[in-house]
Amino acid sequence: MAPRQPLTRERILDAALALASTDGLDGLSMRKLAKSLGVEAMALYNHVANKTEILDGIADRVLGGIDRADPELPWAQRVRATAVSMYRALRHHPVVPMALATDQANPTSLRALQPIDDLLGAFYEAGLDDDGVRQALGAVQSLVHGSILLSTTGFVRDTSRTTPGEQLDPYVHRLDPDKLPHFSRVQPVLSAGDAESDFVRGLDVLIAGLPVLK
Amino acid sequence: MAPRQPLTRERILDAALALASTDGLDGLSMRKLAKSLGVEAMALYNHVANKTEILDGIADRVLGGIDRADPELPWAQRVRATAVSMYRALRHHPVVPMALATDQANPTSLRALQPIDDLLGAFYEAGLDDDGVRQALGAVQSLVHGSILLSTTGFVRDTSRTTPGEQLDPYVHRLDPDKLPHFSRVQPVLSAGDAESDFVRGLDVLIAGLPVLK
DNA sequence: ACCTGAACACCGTTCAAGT
DNA sequence: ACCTGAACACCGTTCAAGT
Repeated sequence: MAPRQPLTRERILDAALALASTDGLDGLSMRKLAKSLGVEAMALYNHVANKTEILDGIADRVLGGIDRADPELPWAQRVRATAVSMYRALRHHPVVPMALATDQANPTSLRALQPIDDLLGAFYEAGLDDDGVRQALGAVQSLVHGSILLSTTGFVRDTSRTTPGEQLDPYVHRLDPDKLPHFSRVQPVLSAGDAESDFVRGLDVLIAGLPVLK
Repeated sequence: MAPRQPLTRERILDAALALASTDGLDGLSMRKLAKSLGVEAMALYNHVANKTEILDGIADRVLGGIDRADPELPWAQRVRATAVSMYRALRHHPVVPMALATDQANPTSLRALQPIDDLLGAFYEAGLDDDGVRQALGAVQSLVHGSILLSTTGFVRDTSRTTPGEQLDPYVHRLDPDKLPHFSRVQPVLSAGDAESDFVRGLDVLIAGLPVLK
């Protein structure tokens, strides 16, 4: 809140990530962002061209913060480690996959594309051709982003997001067991699992089958 | 544009889907929606409580329009057919996965949950326990939604969305082949594939491995 | 060089008023 | 019962004005 330090692009991105983590993508407005920095909204435009540049900036930063896997690992373990690192980084800042999914961000920096390049290298090493590599990348990326994006929509609730006392899956309370018998059956354990380990289970299934794309 | 017919909830949802498909999720505003119906924005509130109800309504409708698989099929083919139908329905109305991913919609109707129930039934039939079923659902749903959401973000461009003359992957033009060697290599074929068949390839890999979750 | 105030063209939504 | 106009509290962004 304090306007102590001089305004910089980096401080703006810091504040944007902080604001988004508390108020969500919708709550990330230029006006509220400026207020959190102790400044008027228009001051931001001296450091960024527009809101898109802010969203690109936080996406670049979060994607750039993904841990790189040990290049000595065999390709399957490298895919696994990279995908898990992607999952964790994006999980911590779901505003980034949300902005990507809604075309509000489009990061292009080298560091943002680095994890993708690492995945691609592992797929080539697995012996896939260009088409197989493209398919493998799409599948792994879809699983990573999809797991994070859907974990916020109720079907699989993430306990790390659940405030104490909040009831899980409020809208699936009264299912008609005749109409949705399997949903009714699985409902008690829908919220029971750990989102990350569920993701990893699916990821391992996918990785094990990737050589089929050869 | 014509105010001929009486305003109804169904006509509002029709117009909302049409507006979203031309103007995107961002372009779907109460004011523009009303204008497309030849009415003032405030008239909408006689038929829906708020914008969220409209987003839930179109999500319900699109999810409810997913073709159900032949229940006589073996479980793997049933999963495949259901997931492909989900993909196609959502692909035609990407505003729905976008609204779901950003927590702007939360459909709860029986018809919206029916495809999920069908998937769950197939997973149980495959011999998975409750945890395995939850993991399988998360993986398949993530792959479906992720494939659609990421296909709009540039890494895999969907040719059905590309207007003639538009250049593909504009931001990946000048990659440094030293820094991103594999990205540079795959780039020429990144846009070459068909998004749906790429999705199905990944889906088949995943389905083939699902029994491992037992 | 950096920040602000006022303004413009938008939002979702409420409410009193019209028919 | 259904629709409208005006209003409120917001948006992103531009631009002239301040320091």
